[in-house]
Amino acid sequence: MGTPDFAVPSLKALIENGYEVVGVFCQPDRPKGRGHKLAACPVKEEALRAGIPVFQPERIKRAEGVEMLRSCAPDLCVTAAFGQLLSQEILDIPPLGTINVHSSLLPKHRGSAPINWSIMLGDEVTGVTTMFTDKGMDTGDILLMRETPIGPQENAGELCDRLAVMGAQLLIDTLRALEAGTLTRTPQDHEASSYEPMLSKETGRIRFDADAHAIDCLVRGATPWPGAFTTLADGQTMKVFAVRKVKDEPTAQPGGIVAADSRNGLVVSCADGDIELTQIQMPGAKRMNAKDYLRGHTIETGVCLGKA
RNA sequence: CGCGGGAUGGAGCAGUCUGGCAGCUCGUCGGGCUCAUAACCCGAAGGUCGAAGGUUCAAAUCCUUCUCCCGCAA
Repeated sequence: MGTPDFAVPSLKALIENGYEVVGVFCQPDRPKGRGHKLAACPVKEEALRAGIPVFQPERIKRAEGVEMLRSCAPDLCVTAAFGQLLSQEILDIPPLGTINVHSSLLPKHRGSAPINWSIMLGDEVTGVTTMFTDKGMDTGDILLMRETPIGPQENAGELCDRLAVMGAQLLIDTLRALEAGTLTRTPQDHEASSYEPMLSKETGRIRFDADAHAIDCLVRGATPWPGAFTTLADGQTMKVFAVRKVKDEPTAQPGGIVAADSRNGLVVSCADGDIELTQIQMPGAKRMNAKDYLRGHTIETGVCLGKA
């Protein structure tokens, strides 16, 4: 059970390591993209390629979904970013239980967007965890865990790609240990847990009264989705994909534009200095270096970002 | 048929409405100035105006079709 890109390496790993995948569950196709076309999620595409039956119940907890799962008669369920909570009734179906691949070091960063939040909150280390799923939100017993440092320039998309591969390997290790009878389960320290909500567009709004490091973390954690952004004086939304601190003392008010030309780039003040917004995107335009944008456009200096 | 923007020298854009010399800022190359420079001055190269068809004396510009890119919304 899984839906987005993160789950694809795990599915592939199961297939390549000889596990019999009797069925794949993912979210129903949603209208996507510019047309209004229904688009299959990455997991569905991979499953179809491999010739595995695909099930897309609107709510797996409902009778219809439960029946679908029963009909597969799985020995074990594996989940990775499925996108739906499982009921006890669902969890009771596979005799060996349900194993989840989660992209954080549990019990930190429970919830649906651990990769983004780990970067946005400034973590220097993250990782993947396998766990037995229970009824709570990422509260089940921990099986295996693997750490990895977060690169100082790494954004959420890049980290997601890495963790997806690590998670797939950890999943296989977990299954091998399960087969060998060497798998141990460790209850989570619920006192030490943290939970963050789903991401929304607003999550990516840049606050220039924060310090440069916090803004950098927000930008990297929100890239490529939901995207960090601010607003220009005329109300236009400007997405920001990368920033760089260029000065340790703020020149202007937080959000004040210090420079905006193709030589100096787009420089804005924040709480503890000036930062250059190096990679931006304007509505209707593509993502580009701020200096490139400024060759053909002007942004008024002196005004503040994020006030419109 | 969800709404909308776009494709023009290497980069970013104007020009399209109202058809009439291919422009701007920057970069590149050459020269000059300077103790020096990312500054300044002079000069040069570099374009099938996304593709195809149509209208016209004449199309980047008007009409038709197509391809690709992107914002919103989901």
